[in-house]
Amino acid sequence: MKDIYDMPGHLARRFQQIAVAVFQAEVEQAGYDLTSVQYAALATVSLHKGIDQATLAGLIAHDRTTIGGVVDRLEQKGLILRRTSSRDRRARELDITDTGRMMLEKIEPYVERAQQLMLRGLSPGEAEQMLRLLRKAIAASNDLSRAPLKEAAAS
Amino acid sequence: MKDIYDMPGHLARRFQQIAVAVFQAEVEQAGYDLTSVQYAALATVSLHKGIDQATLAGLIAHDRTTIGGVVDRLEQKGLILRRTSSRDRRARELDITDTGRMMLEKIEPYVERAQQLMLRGLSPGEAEQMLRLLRKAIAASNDLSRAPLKEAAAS
DNA sequence: TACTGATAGTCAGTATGCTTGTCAATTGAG
DNA sequence: CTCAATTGACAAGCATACTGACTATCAGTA
Repeated sequence: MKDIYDMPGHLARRFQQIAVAVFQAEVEQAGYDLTSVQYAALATVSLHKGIDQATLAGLIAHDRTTIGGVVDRLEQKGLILRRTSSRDRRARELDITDTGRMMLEKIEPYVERAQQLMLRGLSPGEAEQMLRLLRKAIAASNDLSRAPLKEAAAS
Repeated sequence: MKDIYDMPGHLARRFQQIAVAVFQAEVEQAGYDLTSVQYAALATVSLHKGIDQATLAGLIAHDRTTIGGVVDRLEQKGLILRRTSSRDRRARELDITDTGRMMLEKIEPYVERAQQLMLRGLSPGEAEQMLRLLRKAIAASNDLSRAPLKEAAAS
């Protein structure tokens, strides 16, 4: 019986668990209430005006259904606007509000700090190395995920 | 604004997402229905006879409450037994059943394959390197997690 | 133009993963 | 020994993450 602690799957879960906790703690310390998923969604919406939910989901490699809920909460907090697209009435166009933009700016340094904190056990060289390998592993197995990353079509 | 795709937190989530999907697919292909968390719990129970839930949670670095639900499902599937401890009537002693042990054995090669599959983009040397760095990063930030790993007391 | 297939979003359902709060049992300080 | 603090488990609640099914809409075609 192989040891659980040596399995990549277990290490992946542990590292992600730490990443989420660190993110949450930093953002909370900044006096805000935003999860890492909500942050990723908000930041992506701010870079793509009028993006629809399905495209957003693809860009941050999330399930359509999950994003529905995330967008609900962001809308409820007044951080984004959601309206039916005029070109495609099935789709919802998303846009960041001024409140959302302001929050993104204020929160940014804390997000930065969280990213460094979760790598505090590694030297800069090691951190760089690990991120490179993670990116490589992810790219090679992107299609194995249930919600693979989908590059945005040239708009 | 820093790119989301370069953030360790984002990479951590993506890799974990892939790991879970690969695990699920392999186990399903084996004709079983067991999540990665359930597997970790079951394997750990099989190695620690009569372990209580809190210790189990600590060993696989999970929240106590989460493990309660996981144990519920394992019990419902007939894979483990749960009974009140005679030494500490607050605690529940867990033990694997014959069905559970058999399932663990049958499932093992598929779990192995899943672990390799999620690293398919890396050379053996790179994989080794990434796992080493992950372990190092996790060890250094274990206490930042909400559910840190707790070594079992010498029993 | 009517039909077909694909797509956007939602709903219902399952399983984590965490928080807070509660209860009962245990333990340790005095 | 007694009382307070701690601990194991559970309940309720929120936020991911996914599956499968369903509706509305759209786009291409016969």
